[in-house]
Amino acid sequence: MTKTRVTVIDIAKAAGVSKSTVSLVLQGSSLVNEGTRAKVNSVMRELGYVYNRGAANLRQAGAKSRIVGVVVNDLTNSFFAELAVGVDMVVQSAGFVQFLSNTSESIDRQREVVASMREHGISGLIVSPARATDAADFKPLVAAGIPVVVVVRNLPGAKVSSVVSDNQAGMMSAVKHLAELGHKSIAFLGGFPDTAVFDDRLAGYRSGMEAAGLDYHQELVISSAPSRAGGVEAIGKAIVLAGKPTAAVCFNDAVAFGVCDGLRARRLEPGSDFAVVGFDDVIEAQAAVPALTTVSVDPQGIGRRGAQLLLKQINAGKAEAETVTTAVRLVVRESCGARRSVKIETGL
Amino acid sequence: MTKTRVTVIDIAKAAGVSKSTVSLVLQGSSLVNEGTRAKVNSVMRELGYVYNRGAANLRQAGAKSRIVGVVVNDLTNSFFAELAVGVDMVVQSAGFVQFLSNTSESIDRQREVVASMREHGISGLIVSPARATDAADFKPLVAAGIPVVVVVRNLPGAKVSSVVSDNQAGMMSAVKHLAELGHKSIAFLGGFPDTAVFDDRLAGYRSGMEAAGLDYHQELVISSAPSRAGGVEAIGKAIVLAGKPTAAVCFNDAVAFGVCDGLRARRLEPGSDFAVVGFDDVIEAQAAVPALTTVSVDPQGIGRRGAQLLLKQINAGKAEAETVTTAVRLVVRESCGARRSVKIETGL
DNA sequence: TGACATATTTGGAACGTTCCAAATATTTAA
DNA sequence: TTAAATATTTGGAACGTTCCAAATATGTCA
Repeated sequence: MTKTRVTVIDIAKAAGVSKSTVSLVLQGSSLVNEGTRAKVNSVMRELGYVYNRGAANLRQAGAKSRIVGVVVNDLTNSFFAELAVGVDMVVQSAGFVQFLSNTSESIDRQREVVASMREHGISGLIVSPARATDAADFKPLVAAGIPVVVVVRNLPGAKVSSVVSDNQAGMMSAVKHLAELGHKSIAFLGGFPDTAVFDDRLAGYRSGMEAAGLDYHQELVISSAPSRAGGVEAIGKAIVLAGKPTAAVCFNDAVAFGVCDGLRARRLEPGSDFAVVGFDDVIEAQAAVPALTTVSVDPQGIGRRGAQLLLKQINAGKAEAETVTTAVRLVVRESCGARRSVKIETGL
Repeated sequence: MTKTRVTVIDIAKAAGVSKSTVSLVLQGSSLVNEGTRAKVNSVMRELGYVYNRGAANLRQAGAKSRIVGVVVNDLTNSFFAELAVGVDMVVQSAGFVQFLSNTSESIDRQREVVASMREHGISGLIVSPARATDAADFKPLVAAGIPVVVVVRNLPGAKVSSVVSDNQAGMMSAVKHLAELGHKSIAFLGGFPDTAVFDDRLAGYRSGMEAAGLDYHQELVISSAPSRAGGVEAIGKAIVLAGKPTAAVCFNDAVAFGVCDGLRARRLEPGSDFAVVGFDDVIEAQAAVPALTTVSVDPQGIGRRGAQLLLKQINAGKAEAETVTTAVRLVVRESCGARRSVKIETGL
């Protein structure tokens, strides 16, 4: 129950050296004599010294706080939890600590959280922006020389680095797969058209159709909320179309699940009667019935990539905006009708 | 690209007042004249002032950093992500910010992370300890007057507050349910016996058996890793027992899934041929086939409760150790054989 | 041995805030 | 009009660190 903090001065006094020497030891400087270092270290342990980073940052003109801020839009979505874990991996091995916050898609909350992180002097920020985030929101940060890396959703117009998965290639491979299974009329279901991710995935769909020699029909693109409910809604509209789609690529897995629900409600069995492909490969995709064919993106990988990029910029002291796309791959399971046999995947 | 930071002094100069007045405004003091306040605030906005919490903490003898540290042992487990979200809810509405880190069950990592948080001057800590955490590890924190709340796994011997789910009652209700379905020989499968949670759940099993008028047999308790693989292993041992169990309560849902796998490998159908009950109610439990009967604990609730407790202690300035158990409830689905009809649960 | 180089240590002076005691304005009461 | 009360503002002096320039110790060479 020590009332007062133990400071470098206390250590210095106890070790019979000056505070400057203690500071040198703290920073692992090679200037200090080996014996002195040992002595100081042992005294520090003895007195239970705790480094005061606040004081240090104060002197060091900021920038060196060794905190990386991470802001995600939905922590309950395991996709983002994985992403945070990926960030943590590289960030921690570089001696930084992660400061994770969740915005729950609230722009106001995002503003608060970012402001708070700034007050605490983060060295850099990794953010998966909340929906409808204004690209200008991060201007002050970069103006202050704090590197920002946007992940998952890119922010067109913002002059910051970003790491996004290769949405276009992923959607192309999904369409290609369905075309190879013989489908001619393939719908694109779900998602809000005002997001960059939607644009990318839709573009992938178009190129995929083209590559497969299939016509692109505007009416086969049906947007909806990117949720299970949205999926139900979208398939409801799709099924009555003149174009008679027999398969659908979905904006994400949630939509795909909703599409499956909607099909069953109409006595159609996903997989055999209608092919469904999702996007993201959330954990539930594997366990679902039928197991969902989907485009697997590697959230941990995105996190790691983003963190590397950020650290590079922090170290360089210069934030050169850079864009990285990470590879994705199609995971074929049952919902596309390609195989129906394997019931239980071995649990690793 | 301002090179130098904007400080209170800059604001003071520009607003024609003293730095003390600016400080007063910053703290929302009622001493300052309304007109002056407005003036200062507008100048702050104008110059893009950013509060330097480090400097403030330095003066304020620590304690008031308004950061709450949250340490979890496995962020990829959605249980803990939910918990963190629960903490965030109450913590943020109290004007604190959350500082979340993940230990991945590594004790060393936990030590690092906690040390780092301490350096950054957290006001309090919420921790779900890594396996085999030494109760003494948090002694220095509480000695320094930093409130600590342990969640999910309690730490017997540590003089800190804790919030755990009612493991005992949960397991009792699971056993009771199985007994009511007519099972006489019920096994307890999975989990490492060296953890407090295991002890609690096992105790619940014993009381449940007793309450149902069934005998407790040591051999029906089979421990294993608390994972899917551990479940496979445990059911393998259970099935050949003299006691011929016809049902099992499992340490957690992961074990329960493994038990289902193991049963199927022996051409036994979980639910009809052998009843299985899990614990935790992870998201997959509902979507699994058969849907898992399990004891639902509310991770967000635990998070919220823990945060409330912590804030109370922070505000009181006094860390009275207190233990809270949160209620759990049995969710009956298919894997216990109680009902087999409903195939698709409506997706909310 | 002296003169120089090299290795180690060291007192201040910052950094940006809050707190305190005291100064100054303004209002109220007589 | 003045004294007393109240409302507002204000200069330092901290807080615990790092940095700098300079001091001291130690070693080397002739």
